[in-house]
Amino acid sequence: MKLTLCKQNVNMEGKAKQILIADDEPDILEIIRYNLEKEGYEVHTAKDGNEAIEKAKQLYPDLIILDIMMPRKNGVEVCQILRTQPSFQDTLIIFLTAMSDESSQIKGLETGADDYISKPISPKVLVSRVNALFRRVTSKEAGKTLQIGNIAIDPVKFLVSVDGNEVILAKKEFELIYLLASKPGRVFLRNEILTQVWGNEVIVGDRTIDVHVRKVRQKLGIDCITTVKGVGYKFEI
Amino acid sequence: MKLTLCKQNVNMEGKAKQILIADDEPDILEIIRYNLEKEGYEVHTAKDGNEAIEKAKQLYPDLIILDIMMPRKNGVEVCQILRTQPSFQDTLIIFLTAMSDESSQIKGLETGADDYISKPISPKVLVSRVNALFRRVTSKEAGKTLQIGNIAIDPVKFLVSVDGNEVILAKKEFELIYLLASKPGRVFLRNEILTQVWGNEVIVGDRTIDVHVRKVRQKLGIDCITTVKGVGYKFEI
DNA sequence: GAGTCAGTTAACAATTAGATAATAATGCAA
DNA sequence: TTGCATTATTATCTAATTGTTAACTGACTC
Repeated sequence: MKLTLCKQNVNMEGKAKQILIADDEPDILEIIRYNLEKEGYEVHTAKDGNEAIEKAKQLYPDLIILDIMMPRKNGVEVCQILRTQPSFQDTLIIFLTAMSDESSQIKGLETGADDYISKPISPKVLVSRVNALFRRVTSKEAGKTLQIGNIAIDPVKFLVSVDGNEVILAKKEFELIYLLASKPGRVFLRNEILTQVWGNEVIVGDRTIDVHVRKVRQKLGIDCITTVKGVGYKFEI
Repeated sequence: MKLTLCKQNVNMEGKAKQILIADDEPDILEIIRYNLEKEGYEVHTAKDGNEAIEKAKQLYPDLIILDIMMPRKNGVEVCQILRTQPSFQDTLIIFLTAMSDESSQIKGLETGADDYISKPISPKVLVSRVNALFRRVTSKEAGKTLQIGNIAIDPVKFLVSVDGNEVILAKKEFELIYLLASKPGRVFLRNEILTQVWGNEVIVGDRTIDVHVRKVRQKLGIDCITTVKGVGYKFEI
């Protein structure tokens, strides 16, 4: 028998929301981890800037919390680097700053952070800020029905309609089309699709994506997924 | 089944960034190599000035680290020689200088170096300087849509449009035109094109580039690739 | 006029994705 | 719990595309 804890903070796919924290002080890392895990998030940690970037690219977390002062790339640098990549354009980023350090705060928000939290950290503040951020975004975006041309993709009802005709897709099929359609025209590398839809710890074979693409194409009846040989797939009407 | 490791320091095509180090002291060479390879860079070495020039022309690395004091052409000389060639106009160059030797430092920067690092080398400093240098450059230009006259080259959508008409290119064709168009007017040597598009371990025949150039010219319909006989190709409208 | 170098073309090889069926895993309902 | 139905993954084969080579041609240089 398997006991499942009712987790609050899960994303569309039912997976716990991933948070990556980068700070060079192990104690702070642990305090944050404890409090966020208690809330049902899945927490990963990095102890410097480079490790943060590395892990971000492995995990594609939903939120990244960056200490401003870190060895091997500070928080602002990490943020800048990640933001240059389309994959991290929409990732939430929070900075941890020393209370007094106003210039960092300003710089941080200019760099494209979504919020900042002053040290010393109060767990309560931390948790409520994180929750608030997710609420803000998820209420806007998640569960948002995508409408591209005559295709509507509704993640709430798990439904895709083509010219008003509703098509039922399986979970993976739906996640695949939802990902591609979230940025029409943009090419998603096979690798990228794998981490976004399958998760980074899952290892699946080469043909798995193809088969799912095929099923989606088949069910929808129209050709809205374009193959870019040797590169990946894109959504295009 | 293919497992791909996520490397941090890679360029658009997912290849590791190439660094060439020239120093006559094997120990220093090894220290630097170790620390940079740990960061995910691909490291090549040379033990004097002439070898450095030779390898630079074979590899077209992203960054060259030159010791000032070397037998068979010192670092400054090597830098000067390379800088006379357009192909190395934008290659990053870092000098290694003895702490006290200020005149070399000045000379180095005058000669067109992008940074210098004082000996004795601290691995931390080295790595952060190298990373910083790449950040400066790549954050500016990564994955950017190129727009030259009526031609747009969009690596995110993997599309080339001429007067708004979208043209579909194969992977190698796209990489070729993207490379050439990244510096319009500048001549790329055949050698350079080979290492940048095909990678330096791949050996292909003489006519391969021509054929690809031909296909691009054909598909785009306009003549934007100019042949410079005996030298290479350039992008030009 | 021999030699070099790139353009052209077609043929071949290698790579990559599509199709299909079989198997495994999962979920659901009786 | 069991069995059925759906979904996910893999294996294998096939088709198509893409990449490379070879052989020939033409232009230009010395």
